Amino acid sequence: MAQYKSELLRLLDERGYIHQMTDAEGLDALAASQVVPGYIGFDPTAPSLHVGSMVQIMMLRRLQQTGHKPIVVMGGGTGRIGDPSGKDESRKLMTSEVIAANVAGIRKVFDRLLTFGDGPTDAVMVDNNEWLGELGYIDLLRDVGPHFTINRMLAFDSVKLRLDREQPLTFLEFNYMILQAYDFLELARRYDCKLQMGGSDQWGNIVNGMELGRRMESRELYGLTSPLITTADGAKMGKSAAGAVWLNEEQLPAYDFWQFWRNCDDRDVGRFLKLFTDVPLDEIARLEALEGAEINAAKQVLANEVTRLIRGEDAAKSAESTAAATFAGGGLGEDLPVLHLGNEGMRIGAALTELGFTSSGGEAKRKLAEGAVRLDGEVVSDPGEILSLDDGVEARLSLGRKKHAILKR
RNA sequence: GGACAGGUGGCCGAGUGGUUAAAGGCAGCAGACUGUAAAUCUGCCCGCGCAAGCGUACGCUGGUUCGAAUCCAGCCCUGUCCA
Repeated sequence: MAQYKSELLRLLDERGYIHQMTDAEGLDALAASQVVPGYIGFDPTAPSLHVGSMVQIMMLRRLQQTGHKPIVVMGGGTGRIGDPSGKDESRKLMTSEVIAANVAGIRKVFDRLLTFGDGPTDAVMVDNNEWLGELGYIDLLRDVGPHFTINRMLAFDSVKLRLDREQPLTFLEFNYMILQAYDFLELARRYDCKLQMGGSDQWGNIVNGMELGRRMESRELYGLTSPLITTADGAKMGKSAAGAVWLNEEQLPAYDFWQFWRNCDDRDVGRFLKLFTDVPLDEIARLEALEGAEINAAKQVLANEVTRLIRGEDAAKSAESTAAATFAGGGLGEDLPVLHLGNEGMRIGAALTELGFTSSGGEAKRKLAEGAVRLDGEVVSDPGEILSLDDGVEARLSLGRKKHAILKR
């Protein structure tokens, strides 16, 4: 492992953020001698980012922690086209209104993790629609672009010929790439941005941006990618029982967010502590050395610290005490979801589905038959059971060992 | 524009006229075992209904048939190759 001179690369290296760099020595020297403005782009495809983007977010935080300037680029312009490099089925085009709303939602998490302002190392957030929109090009792409596939375009003789001769393919065929490359150039112009970071899947795009900067304006730009973070059993990170693990409270309650981290695989604890918290490395070394049931203590630290960063101190405390009351005490924690049964009471299957524990009445019935449903700890298996409570009385409805809710009248 | 191949449940992928709500795998959920972990074993896995039962479903629209995911026609979409 290389010995870096700059605090930035040392930190990124020892905490596991580095996958590839374009010019490690050059970047190291630069970061050791001046404030480096660096950016990462985020596509506003949803009103919140999820844990899959957390490595990138934390990289920006590390950048600022080591005295550099983070630039958050919202892909308002590129988002109107959609990144074709993701394997996902081509995304539906979003309207400008939806994109604007998503940008506003995504912004919240950055306000917690970065310090914004006008100072030299203060973070800034920009929307690439600011410059891409003015190109007057996007509307054209949106109207015409969806009707052509790259695959087909590659099959055209004129294109194939150029590929075979190893001549560069530029412009119209690869619009997204071009616009993203243009981002880097524009940021270099506006903020003297020197560095683009991103996931390892963005390597190609990052290199394109560097090339563009060098060719058009002889700028020396750098790229750095993070490894794709998977869980120990090989799955892409970010899915939980309820689906994607969103960073915003509106998409996922803090208690569930906390539980996601609390339930991580033993083997992931140390890695996640390094990547997603500010816990000092020697403390992490101590925590990840714990074995057997003791490692649960480390998972609690992980859950607390990540939740504190992303959701705030109060949310973390509250989630922790709810978990303690629910699991250790077998009682009720205040963060558990609450379901009001109403005066008439509610059929148990309907209650389970209402809470989102089961996705349909049929599934609720199956779970009842399997003996997975408990009311105040007692197994309930009768699908005809009607839940009803008096005023001021609370009961606990559970599905399995992990899903619990408070019932009230 | 032409030739060929293909579009099946969250994903992959069988199935070429009836016993097919549709094999198998993955993912997911639950039970056992545990440490709110992993691994393993077991069960479940379209919707509505307390239930009897009903309703939807194999790209879309029509047709043939007692009966279609399976046959026919048109259309849409995807891929491969050719212009």
